[in-house]
Amino acid sequence: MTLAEKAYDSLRRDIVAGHLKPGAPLRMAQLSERYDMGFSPLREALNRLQAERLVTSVALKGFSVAPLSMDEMWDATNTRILIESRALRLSIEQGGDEWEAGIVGTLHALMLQAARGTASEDDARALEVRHHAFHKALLVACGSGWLMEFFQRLYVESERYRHPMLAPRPGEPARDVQAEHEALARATLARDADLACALLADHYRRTAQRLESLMAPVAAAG
Amino acid sequence: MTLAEKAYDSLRRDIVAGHLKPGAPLRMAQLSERYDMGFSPLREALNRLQAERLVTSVALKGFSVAPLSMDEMWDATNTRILIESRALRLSIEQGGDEWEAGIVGTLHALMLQAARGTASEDDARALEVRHHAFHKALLVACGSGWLMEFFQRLYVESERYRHPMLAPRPGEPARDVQAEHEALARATLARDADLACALLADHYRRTAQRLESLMAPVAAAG
DNA sequence: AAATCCAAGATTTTCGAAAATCCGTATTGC
DNA sequence: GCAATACGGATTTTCGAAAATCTTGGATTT
Repeated sequence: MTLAEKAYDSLRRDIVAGHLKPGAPLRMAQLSERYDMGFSPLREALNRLQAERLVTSVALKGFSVAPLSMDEMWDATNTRILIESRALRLSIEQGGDEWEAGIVGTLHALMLQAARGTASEDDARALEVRHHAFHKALLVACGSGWLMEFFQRLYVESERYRHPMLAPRPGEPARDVQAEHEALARATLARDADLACALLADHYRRTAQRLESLMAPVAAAG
Repeated sequence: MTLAEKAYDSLRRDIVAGHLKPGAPLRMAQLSERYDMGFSPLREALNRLQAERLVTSVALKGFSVAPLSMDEMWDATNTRILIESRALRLSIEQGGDEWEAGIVGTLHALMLQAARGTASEDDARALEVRHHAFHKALLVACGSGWLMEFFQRLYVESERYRHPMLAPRPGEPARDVQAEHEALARATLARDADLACALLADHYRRTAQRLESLMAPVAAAG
C-alpha cells in the first residue's frame, strides 16, 4: 500500500469520524506532521477526497473539510432512499442463494456486535463496519455498478452525520435499530419488495429525524 | 487557474473525446511531455479522475484510461433515467420563472447550433456544450445537490459512449434528436411530469440502442 | 478617520532528483 | 530442458527545496 493510499484512508477516517471538524482548514504542514509524510501523497489524497466532496478546495488557498448542514443531510437521505430502493428491488428480483446467505450472515454478525455494545472505540468502529456490510449485502445483487457506487457515496456521507448520534444521550430511550434491521432482512428474504422498500425508507427517515432533533439544539447553541 | 486544474480539464476532455483510448496506459513521462508540465499536477489530476472513475490505477503500476463496455453503458443509461426522472419531477413541481426561462433559452441556443451543423471540431464541441446546458437546465430546479452531482457524473460517462456516434454513417438517416428535445421541453413547461419523464427515458433508451447497434460491429471486428 | 499600498511572513503549488518498485531478459542450478 | 533467480532498465512514488501566491500588519495618503 502506497503512502498516498494510507493518507487517503487516514484522512477519510478522520473526516468521517468528525475528528477533523467540518469547515476546518487543512494545512499541509499540519497534515504532514500529523500523518508523518511529505506533501505529495497528502495532496493526492486530498484531490481524491475533493472529488468525493469530503473536502473542498480553493485554488492557492488550500483545502478544508467539507461543511455539513441539515439541508444537505435531508438531501442525502432522500437521494439514498431513491438509490437504495431501486437497488433493493433489483436485488430482490435477481438475487440468488449467495446473496441470501450474505444477508443472513452479515445480519448475524451485526447483531453479535450490537449485543456486545459500543463501550470502546474499537467496538464502535466494528459496529459501523458490520452495519455497512449488512446494508451493502442487501443491495449487492442489483447488478448495477453505478447504483452501488452512489450507495457507497451516500453511505459515507450519512456516516458523517450519524457519528454524533453514536454517543446516545443518557436519559433517552435507545431506539431499537436492530429490530428494524431484522424486519428489513425478513421482508427482503421473503422477496416482498414493496414492504422491504417501505421499511428501508422508514429506517432512513427515522435516522434523519432523530439526527435533526439531536442537532437542532447544537445548531441553536453554536 | 493552477496547473493541476489545467491538467484535470485537459485529461478529462481527452478521455471523454476518446483521444486517449479506453484501457490505454497513462505514462507519466508521456503525459508530462504532452501537457508540458511536471509530474505533480498530473498526478493530482489523475487522482481526481480516478475518484470519478474516468481512470483506473494500480499501486506502483500507474494509471490507465477506464475501459468501456456495453454492460456498463446500459447500466449508466438505466441509472441516468432513474436519477433524471426524479430530478425532472422535482423541478416540474418546484421550478419558477427563472427555471422556465433557462429551458427556453438553452433549447434555443441548442437549436441554433444544431442548425449550424457539426462540420468543424469547434462546432461539435459547441453542440456538446449546449446539449449539456439544456439537459442541465431541465433539472436544475430540483433543489438536490446530490441528484445534480449524480446527473453530472452520468452525463460525462454517457458522453464517452456518445462520442463515436457524432460522426454519423454516410448513408444512414439521421435521427431527429432535436425534435425529441423540443417535445421534452414542451412537456416539461406544460408541467406534465409523466409525459416528460416518459420522453426523457425514451430519449436515453434510443440513444443507447443506437449506440449498441453502432458498436456491435466494432466489437465483433476488434 | 477611512482607504490604499507595500513589505514580511506564511502557505500553497510546482519542479527535479532520489528512492522504491516493477518488468523483461539472461543466467544459473537442477 | 526447464524452473528459479538475479540483474538492468524503465516506471512509479516520494521527498525537499524553489517558485508563486496569499495574508497580515503597519505606514502612507486622501
